[in-house]
Amino acid sequence: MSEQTSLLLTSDNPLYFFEIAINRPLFQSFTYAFKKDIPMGSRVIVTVGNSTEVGIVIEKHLITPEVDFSINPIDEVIDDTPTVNSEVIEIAKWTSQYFFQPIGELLFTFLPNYLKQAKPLNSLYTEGYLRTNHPQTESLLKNAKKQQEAFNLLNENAPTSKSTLLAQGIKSNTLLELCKKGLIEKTLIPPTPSYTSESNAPLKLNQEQTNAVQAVVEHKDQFGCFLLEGITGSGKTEVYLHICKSFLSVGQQVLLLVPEIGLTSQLAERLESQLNTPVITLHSNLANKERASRWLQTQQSQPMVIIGTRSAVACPLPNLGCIILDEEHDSSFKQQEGIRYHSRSVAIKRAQLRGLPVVLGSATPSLETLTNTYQQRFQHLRLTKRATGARLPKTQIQDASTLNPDQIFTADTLSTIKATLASKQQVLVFINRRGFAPTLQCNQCHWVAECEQCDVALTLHQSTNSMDCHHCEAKHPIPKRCPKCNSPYLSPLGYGTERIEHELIQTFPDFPIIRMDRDSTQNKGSLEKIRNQLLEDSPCILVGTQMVAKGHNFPNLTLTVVLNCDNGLYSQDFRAKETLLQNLIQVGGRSGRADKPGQVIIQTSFVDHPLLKFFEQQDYQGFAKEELTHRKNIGLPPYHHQAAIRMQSLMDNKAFTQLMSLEQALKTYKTNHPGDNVEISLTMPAAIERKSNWYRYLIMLSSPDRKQLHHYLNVAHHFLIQTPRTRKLKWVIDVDPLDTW
DNA sequence: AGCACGCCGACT
DNA sequence: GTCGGCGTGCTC
Repeated sequence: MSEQTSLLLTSDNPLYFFEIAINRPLFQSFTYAFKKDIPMGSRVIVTVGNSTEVGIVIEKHLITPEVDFSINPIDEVIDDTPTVNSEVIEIAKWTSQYFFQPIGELLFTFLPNYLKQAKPLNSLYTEGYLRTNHPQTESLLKNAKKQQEAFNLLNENAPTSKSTLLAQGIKSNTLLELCKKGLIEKTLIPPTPSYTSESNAPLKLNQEQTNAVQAVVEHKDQFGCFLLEGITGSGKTEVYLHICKSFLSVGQQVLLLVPEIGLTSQLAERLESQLNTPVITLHSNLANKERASRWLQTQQSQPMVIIGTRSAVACPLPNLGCIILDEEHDSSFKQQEGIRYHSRSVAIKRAQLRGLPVVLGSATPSLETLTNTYQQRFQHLRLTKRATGARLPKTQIQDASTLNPDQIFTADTLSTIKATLASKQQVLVFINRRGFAPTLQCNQCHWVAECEQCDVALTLHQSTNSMDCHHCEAKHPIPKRCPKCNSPYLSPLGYGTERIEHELIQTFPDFPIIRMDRDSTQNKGSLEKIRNQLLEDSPCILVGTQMVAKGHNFPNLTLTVVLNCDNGLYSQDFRAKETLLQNLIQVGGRSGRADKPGQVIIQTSFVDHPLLKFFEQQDYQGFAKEELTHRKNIGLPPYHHQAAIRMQSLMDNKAFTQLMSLEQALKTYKTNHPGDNVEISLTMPAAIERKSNWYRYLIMLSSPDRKQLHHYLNVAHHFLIQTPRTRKLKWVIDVDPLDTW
């Protein structure tokens, strides 16, 4: 609609007017003028105040805008081709409005860092490429045999550099003529390397998998949401593969979104070797230029598969046919800091706007997604059979309430670990806490080492010999004596990965103990090293946090011991149980692949907790039904939609006072609209009230009616815009919040 | 977010 | 007298 030219004014000096989005926390775009038309999505340089900024054309004016300010000109158009297409702009606008995030900042989070700078795209490449850009040639090239030949050659190939064409006997003049006729053009986008693959053997699918693939493929060019629920080992990846294959075969592109795991390469290799198509992976480990260059390749319309994390949801892909979101329950699809948006919502919206199918895959779907299937908004595709033939893990709950403080494992657990190692198999000890011990306490006066800038205890780290705050960057030396009573008797309280590792070395000196957490995998390649060690299949014990559960696959790992999951059972966060069960099932799925049955032991002080019963029976659906009933009864998501208004200040009362007046304003508004069904909470402190010396508070809004909720958020937003963010006060609206802050 | 403007304290 | 502290407000 807005692709139309915005020719304005009269005669000799036509001017064109545009809305430009810039990378600043502003909720509007700015109006600028230019002497020539500029395509939507182009990068430009504009003067804002006293500085120049990179901006993106997000709208064209069809008539001269009537404004009460003078419109400045655009300084420069950076590239000769647009960076994003209209679809990306539309998605960015929707996301900006739905999540109450500034349009410019939001659009820029979708771009690779390299493109946020004012450097023109051609600085990425030393040489341009030529490609065809016109579908019909017959009439135009009837009498130009050489040109037709050159055109055909280019038409059959990806963008080709001039030197390659000259080497193939094409004359420079011929190309020049074709350019003049507008049949071919120069592009800065390099050709996607095409992979040759001999292993194109068709994959065998079982009936359930076939049905799933078919359901999605039948939805080609129509909007539809699918939940692909498949237990571990049921072959979700094979289904993805076949879906990709099908869309690729009709010349379309597939976007495959994955959580933030460093192991997308396995998936990419698998896709690459089985589909004869370029697979482009976009993740944060790539160097700036490399990432930008790969991202630019997604502007091409040839069939390809893009594997990417969160922000890849908005890469251009002119020929997109299907979106797949793997591990859809994973919270890393929601950006929790800075610009807050949820990739799943964006993916669904994009599919809706374009009319395509979107597939959400998980063994343990989020309760939001499950509810959508119950309410028939999503189609539920189930994979209930383990394609690999492996059995479900044996589960066992061990009572840890009778253990001494210095005992980690129950006698039963210990003997099971011993037996597993003796039969030359591997053991995983899962504890979701890094460091040596979560606290250091004085035996005499019970003083606890706390962070000076946050309301949390410091974690003791043995490897760095320091006490670290896990909420800010603070590191402190370990005191020799209690700073309060001068007692020399300070002891570590509780367990983290380091301490478990330490204890296991004493108990099992003959076996390698491998620790895998954020600290032990900081160096590049260390994760790969750990993986390779595990893949050697010799007996060992892996001690790890959350990160072991994600995407790793160790065939000889047959026993998993889960420690310290009790806080998930009785947490303030209403989603803690859901997340815990998802983690437990995912960790359990790590053990017992292939022909070896797996075993999972959970040590807990609450052996009768109902959640553990659901785990024992591997009954996620049963848990979901019960939990959903509970959530419905007390008005929690997914039945009520939530939004948090968060405010923080460096002075302890500023944010609180300001939020209180917003709370008042909202409640007054509600009193004047008695029919509204929106709940407004009191102004309350965040779960951790002080972090890095910022005092943090929030108001929670909730409503069964999303429209009404958004209406109230608009009211709140108007209020907030008038209270400017200063260096000492920050605020943000968090739609569909996932954390307690 | 940047950046300028503007209004109060300690200094060559 | 003025240099600079940061509180406030604006950016087409």
